[in-house]
Amino acid sequence: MSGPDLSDFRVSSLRQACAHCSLNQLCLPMSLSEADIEQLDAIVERKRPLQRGEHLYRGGDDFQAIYAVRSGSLKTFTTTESGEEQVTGFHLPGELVGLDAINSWVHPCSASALETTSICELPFEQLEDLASDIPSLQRQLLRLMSKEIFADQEMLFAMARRSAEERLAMLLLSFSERFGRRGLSSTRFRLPMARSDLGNYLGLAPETMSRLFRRFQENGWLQAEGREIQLLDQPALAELSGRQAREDVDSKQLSDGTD
Amino acid sequence: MSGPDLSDFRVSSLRQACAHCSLNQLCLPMSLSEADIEQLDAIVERKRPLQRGEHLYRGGDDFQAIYAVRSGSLKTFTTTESGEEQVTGFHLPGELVGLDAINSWVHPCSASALETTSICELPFEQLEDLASDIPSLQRQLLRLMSKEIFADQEMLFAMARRSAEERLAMLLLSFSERFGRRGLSSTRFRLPMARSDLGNYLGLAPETMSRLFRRFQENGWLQAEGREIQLLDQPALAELSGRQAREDVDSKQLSDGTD
DNA sequence: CGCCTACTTGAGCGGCATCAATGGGTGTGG
DNA sequence: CCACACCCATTGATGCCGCTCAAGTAGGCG
Repeated sequence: MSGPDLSDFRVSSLRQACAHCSLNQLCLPMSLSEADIEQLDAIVERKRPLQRGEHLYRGGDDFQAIYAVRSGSLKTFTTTESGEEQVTGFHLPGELVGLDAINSWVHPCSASALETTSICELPFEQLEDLASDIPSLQRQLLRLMSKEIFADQEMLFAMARRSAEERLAMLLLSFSERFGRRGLSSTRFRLPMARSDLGNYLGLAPETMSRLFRRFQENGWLQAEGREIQLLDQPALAELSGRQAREDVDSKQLSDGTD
Repeated sequence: MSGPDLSDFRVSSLRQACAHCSLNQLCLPMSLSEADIEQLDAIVERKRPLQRGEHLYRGGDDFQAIYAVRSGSLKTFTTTESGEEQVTGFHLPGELVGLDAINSWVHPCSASALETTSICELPFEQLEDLASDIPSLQRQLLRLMSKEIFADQEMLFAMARRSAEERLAMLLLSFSERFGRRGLSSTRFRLPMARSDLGNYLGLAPETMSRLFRRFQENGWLQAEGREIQLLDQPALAELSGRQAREDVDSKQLSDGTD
């Protein structure tokens, strides 16, 4: 690939059609027919990549569109009057952001790039119109929102009942799974965010994060060098996180269709 | 008096049309035309009321429909393998439940009645079809889901950063507002759930709830007799909760001593 | 009346925040 | 090239909030 040339983005978007996007089975086009994907393509705007720290939108901005991460990563966060920041989520390629703004037509939180990040913009009113025409798109949109509700509730549970160790284990496995689904290694990855962001998201102090990582390494569960993470004992982490480890925990096949 | 006759419910549903429901401006019909409301009515099934403790659905059940509370109240909760319960929400008249099941077509949590509770059932596939035909219904559905995402994120923030006192203040004000919107008193109401449910939802032990209520009363913020609550100082609660109280806040004549 | 569940109150402790200090990495300017 | 600033990560010391354990009280219902 040649260097980024801003004037080329509209042209190149012809090639970056959803149909050819490696993420289309993770993203909104999932389970759409080719013809439908073309229609979706027509409303997608592919924007100039964001640099690390740049904002996609800020809390209080008018809501115009929802966004899909194409490459890189985002964090979303709210800021209180007193200036404290609460990270509400990390968003990897194939994931949508901005869904929380549909209700009020104002973004209740900010989104900023954790690294150089490409974004697909989906103007919401056009997306609504299209969803009326394409039942499977409407369904997919509802599914993704439902998924987010479910994920938030799992997170709530974690914050209410889980220890710091358990929360970190959950988060690591979440990243592991999300990297894995994209075909990357699920045991070796580079976290795009600072320890303090991770801690903030989990409701923990950065110092606590540091101690947790040390303890996890002492226990032989992972190897960490800065943001470079290698998971060494996923079953141990899975047990900590309260989830079932794959088939290791079998013996009791509760309701066989787990996930 | 005519006792409850189950065979009557279909008949009586003719009179319980959304168009005449006092909640229709809080619920799914909000901003629908009369004709559209009629169409919605046609798919709504009004079921036999649930008794206290009865389940509307259980975690693991197949997802068929989403539900609106018509009267009474529900709690939704997850249960872990080890039997611990996590309350994920309380649902008052006009509010929807079951949205978290759309993604997987399985209810990830259970819903049970906190008191005698009437429910409107909205078969999801029919609702989807209808939403394709009625753009404002689609929009309303997306809005309600978006609202839930936002609410969950606020809750996450509370769990991550707020003290027990602040969380309780938030919850009390949330109930206050939700009662108020239905035309009931926003300062005097009866909580339909046990302290332990409240505490569970907030990530706090029942003992802590007890101590909090005592402290709130000592501070003159409220009067509580069991589940009967009277809010005496909403501005103080609002300040605690981190929200802006109306315009009283800057001239804070409210705090006279305790800190 | 006894049982059960919900709620209250007290005593003690532990997990995690906070405060403080240090070291490493990276960008910037002399 | 080094000096400096700044951010991020780490580590130790200390303290507090809210959990846990334990006991007692009150209300609902057979």
